[in-house]
Amino acid sequence: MAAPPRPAPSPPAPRRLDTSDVLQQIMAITDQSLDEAQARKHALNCHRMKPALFSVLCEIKEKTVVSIRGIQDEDPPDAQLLRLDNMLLAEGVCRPEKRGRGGAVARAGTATPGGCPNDNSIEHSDYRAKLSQIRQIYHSELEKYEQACREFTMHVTNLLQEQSRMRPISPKEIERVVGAIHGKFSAIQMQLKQSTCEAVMTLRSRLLDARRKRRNFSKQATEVLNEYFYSHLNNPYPSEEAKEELARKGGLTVSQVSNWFGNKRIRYKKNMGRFQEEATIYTGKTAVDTTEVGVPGNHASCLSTPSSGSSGPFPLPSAGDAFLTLRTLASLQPPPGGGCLQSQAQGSWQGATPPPATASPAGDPGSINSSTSN
DNA sequence: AGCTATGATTTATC
DNA sequence: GATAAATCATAGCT
Repeated sequence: MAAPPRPAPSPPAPRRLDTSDVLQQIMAITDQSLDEAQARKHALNCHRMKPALFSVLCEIKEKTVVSIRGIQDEDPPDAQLLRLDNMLLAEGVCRPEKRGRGGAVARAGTATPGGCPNDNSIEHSDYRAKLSQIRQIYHSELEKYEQACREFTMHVTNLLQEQSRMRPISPKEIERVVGAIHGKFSAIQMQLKQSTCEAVMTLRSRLLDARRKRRNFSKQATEVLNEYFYSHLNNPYPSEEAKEELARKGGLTVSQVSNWFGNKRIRYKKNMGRFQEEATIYTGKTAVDTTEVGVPGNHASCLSTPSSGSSGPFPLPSAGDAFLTLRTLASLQPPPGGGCLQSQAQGSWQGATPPPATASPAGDPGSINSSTSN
């Protein structure tokens, strides 16, 4: 009750009434057809009082703008965004050239080009595949956001320009609004970047967990390695080049080759008996095809020869214990017929004295005449 | 499930 | 930094 019907025009109407009135009008407006609105706009535009009104608005605006300006001038450097950018760059998720804005790129100089972190252990094809999947999603999402941002900006700009015919809107203001829009969109982008980073981190940690997962080498790889090992039994320390060659042939990494030789030496030494059969196989093989993976200067040396067994610098083929005897003998006295320095050589590596590292086996004492072997 | 073989990692040594 | 030796962790076989 209460609400008396609106009285005459002039006297100030009660506030409550005013609001509901305005609401009513708004509702009415929403009901209006577009054409109608357009027509009204046009009418307003052509109103004779318009220019005068406009200039008043401009004046008012002039004053308010000053007060607004003070507030809006800060420019957050946004360290976090920078961090994310750098990380994505380092992980190879974003390519340097692609960065449009933000100087993030500049200091990412150290990032590995492929994005793949250092070691060969990590360059897993699986990892790469998943990473590129992430990259793809990231870029397509980013592109989508950018597109949306462009569209929205354009829309708002048009709108403001359109409105500027009715009310004073300075280019500066438009610029500010556009800036605000970009700000919002970059917040969204930041989220995207963040989740991308998380995805990469998860991927990496999974990969590291899987590091210990062992997969047996392929038959071919094992063969290549064994061939070398048994054909250099007197000095099974491949040089760096030889390791690389072996790695290439076996489809392994150099560190895998190193691991393999480390394991092989120690296990062979610990239990030669167990390797007899294997030794026979490979020495027999290598005796025939002296293919040699080895270093240039390196001769398959003694190894190839012993096939026959006996001379065997080592435990080679047959007799397991015979080997021991041989070895003992060798250490006690110079071998007859100069045949076997080799044994000595072996003794040395088996005796746990690491050879002077890379020194190519070429120098192996055994080789001297070994070849003579028989 | 238990066992062995084997690739990878860690630690100590030179 | 390369290696020996010990150890870990899993593949693959029974």
